[in-house]
Amino acid sequence: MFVEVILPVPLADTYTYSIPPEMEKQIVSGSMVLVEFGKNKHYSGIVAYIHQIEPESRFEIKSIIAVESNKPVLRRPQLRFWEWLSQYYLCKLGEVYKAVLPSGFRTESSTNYKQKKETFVCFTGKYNDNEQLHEAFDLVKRAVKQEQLLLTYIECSQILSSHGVEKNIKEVSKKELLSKSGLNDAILNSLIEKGIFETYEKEISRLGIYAHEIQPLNKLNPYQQEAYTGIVQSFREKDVCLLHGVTSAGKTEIYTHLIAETLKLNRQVLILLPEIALTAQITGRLKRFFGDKLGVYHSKVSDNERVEIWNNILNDESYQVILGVRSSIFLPFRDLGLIIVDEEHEPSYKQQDPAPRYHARNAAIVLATMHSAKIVLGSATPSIESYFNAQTGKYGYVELSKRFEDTELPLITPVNVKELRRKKRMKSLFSPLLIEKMQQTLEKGEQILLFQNRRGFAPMVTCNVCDWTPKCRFCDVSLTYHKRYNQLTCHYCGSTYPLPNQCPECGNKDLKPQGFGTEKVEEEILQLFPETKIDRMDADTTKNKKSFEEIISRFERGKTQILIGTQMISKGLDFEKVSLVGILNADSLMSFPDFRAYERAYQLMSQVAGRAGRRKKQGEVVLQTSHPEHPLIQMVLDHNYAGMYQIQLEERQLFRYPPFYRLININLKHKDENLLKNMATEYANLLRNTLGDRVMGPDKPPVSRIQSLHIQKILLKIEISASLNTLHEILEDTRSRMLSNAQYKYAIIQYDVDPV
DNA sequence: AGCACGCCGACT
DNA sequence: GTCGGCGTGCTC
Repeated sequence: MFVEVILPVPLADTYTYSIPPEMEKQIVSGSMVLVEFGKNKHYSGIVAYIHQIEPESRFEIKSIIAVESNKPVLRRPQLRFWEWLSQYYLCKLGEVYKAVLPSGFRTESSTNYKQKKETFVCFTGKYNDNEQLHEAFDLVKRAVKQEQLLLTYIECSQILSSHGVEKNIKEVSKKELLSKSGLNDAILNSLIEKGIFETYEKEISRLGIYAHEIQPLNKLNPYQQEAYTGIVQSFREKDVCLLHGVTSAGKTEIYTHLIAETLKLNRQVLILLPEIALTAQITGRLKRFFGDKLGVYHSKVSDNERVEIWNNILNDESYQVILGVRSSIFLPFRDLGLIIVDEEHEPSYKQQDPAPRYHARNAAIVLATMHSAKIVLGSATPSIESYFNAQTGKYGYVELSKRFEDTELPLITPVNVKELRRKKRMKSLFSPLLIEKMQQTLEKGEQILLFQNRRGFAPMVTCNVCDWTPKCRFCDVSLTYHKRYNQLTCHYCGSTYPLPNQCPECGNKDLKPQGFGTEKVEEEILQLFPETKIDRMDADTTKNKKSFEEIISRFERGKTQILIGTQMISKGLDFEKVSLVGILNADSLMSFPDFRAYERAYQLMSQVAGRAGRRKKQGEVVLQTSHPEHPLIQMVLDHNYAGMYQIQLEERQLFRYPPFYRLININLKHKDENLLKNMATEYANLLRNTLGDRVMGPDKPPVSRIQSLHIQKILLKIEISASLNTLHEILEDTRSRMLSNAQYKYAIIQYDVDPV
């Protein structure tokens, strides 16, 4: 008997091992097995399938060392999902395996996962009835604190109200007992020495339990009700439904009703959110309705907790609803009935590095099909792709155009900063109108959000004599200046450099920061409004786990009046008292060299603007730009999504982009720039032999060197109707032909299917 | 991708 | 003398 095993190694999809006869009965598809790979290397692998075909390979077939879990750690449909994922996104099963399983499962002999233990306190056998209890009190008569501790224990354990029936006694943890009594270890220890108490250890779950009462669902308002009915109706014919709902229209309410209906059928629900939107706010709201049925899965969940969540679902314990980020599509669901992808337009649903470079929204649609589940895509600013699918009837479409409590959409006022600068009326980053509005807002005791899509103090430093700018030693990018640490940082690889005190090229001592980031905004606000409490939220201030929640919480409680942030503040946060939003530099959003730049810019600006004005009050937005006449700006002002879509769609068709064509990027990396360039040209030509003008490039990407590796890009534009199998054969054939050239054997070749 | 093996430079 | 730098090769 042989077995195909998935290992966390990106060479082949599976590796063949033989099964020792004594293990034959224990091994099934999905089992975890320990194997040796190479000399001295041991891996936990997953059994894909068992067969009897003696492989004719150049490798010596080794045998399985041990079965680590005879109960499968995956369900069968999951393996099918992995296979689809690795085929569609052109990666190896081992890469999926690495991305999917919490590493607690993966390390040798599963020893990495540690069950959490807690110490509990109880009476020794002697003190089980009332009479003996009196004896215990006698023993502590002269020790006030010991007596107190005893009383606290009796209270916590509810031993008296349980009429001495042992199984009704509540277990009391040492932690609970000491904190409730306000006493310390020493006192407990004396009671243990007197033989009254004893302690024992117990394995406990890391997954907290929900201690509050479950609330009934909120009633839907008429618009929400209409949208809800619309979704249910569209599900009769179609599996996917796009819910296009303006910001703060109460999409979450609609979701909760759909979830509840699915749970009634004993089917599971997956709610996907972009990482940053997964705040305590949303978690808390859903916990209120679903309590212990709700599990939460995001990047800040520890690895041990991941294992527990995984097992909880695998063993059909409590979780029926999972609220999670993109990787939660891989959890071992038994029977999904509904998947909700909220903020479906968010680019963070696409995994960039490492492989598998999958798109969680698109993969979720495939997953839903495998489970015969329905799927809702929700957004105030849908992706062009999803809106197209809705327009062409592939997806159902439901619009929710009224905001909660009929609040009007925010009033957006454009400010021409180019003209103001010419007239010398700009106070550095702020237009007079923005300053005036900010003043008024603060006087009314309301809050302000300022949006600047760049962190740091200045994007770069330039010598004003010779134009020299500092660059990263490993990556081909200008460094960003951070004033707080007085240093330069590379935002690609994270390396830092001291700020040179003179220009290394010409010796000039005047190195000027150019442009501006969030840190600069913060500094200027402090000067303009010295009395005001402000906070800044970007990748720099939210590095440690807690700070993100803390900044949000301070702002929610009104401890801060102004919050400055990057796009982090645009997603899924509801703040009651924000009445003014400032977009400091709209132009920087529109100037990305990317076919999605305008779509993104529209989405970002609408989303940030949507943070202004809640609860019956129209909010205000000041939009600073050098091109107020630009059609895209006009569409943002008019909340004209459909107009933006129409123009973008025409461009996409004209220039062969999605949704009309499927894009695949082939990234080539090598240390030697010239060799790489030759290779890329050869590679593209070879592809052109079969794929013709579907092959674009090779090109040097905007950032053409990362961590000492040069990069060249080949872009493929493939008709949506083309056969993927044929394409993949062509790609793999070309790849192996290129790699067989000894010159190129150290090149890295990566595929990125449907890049964002 | 990892990891071991092997061949050269700067140190206790 | 040897510690450790990273180029090269191998993995069912």
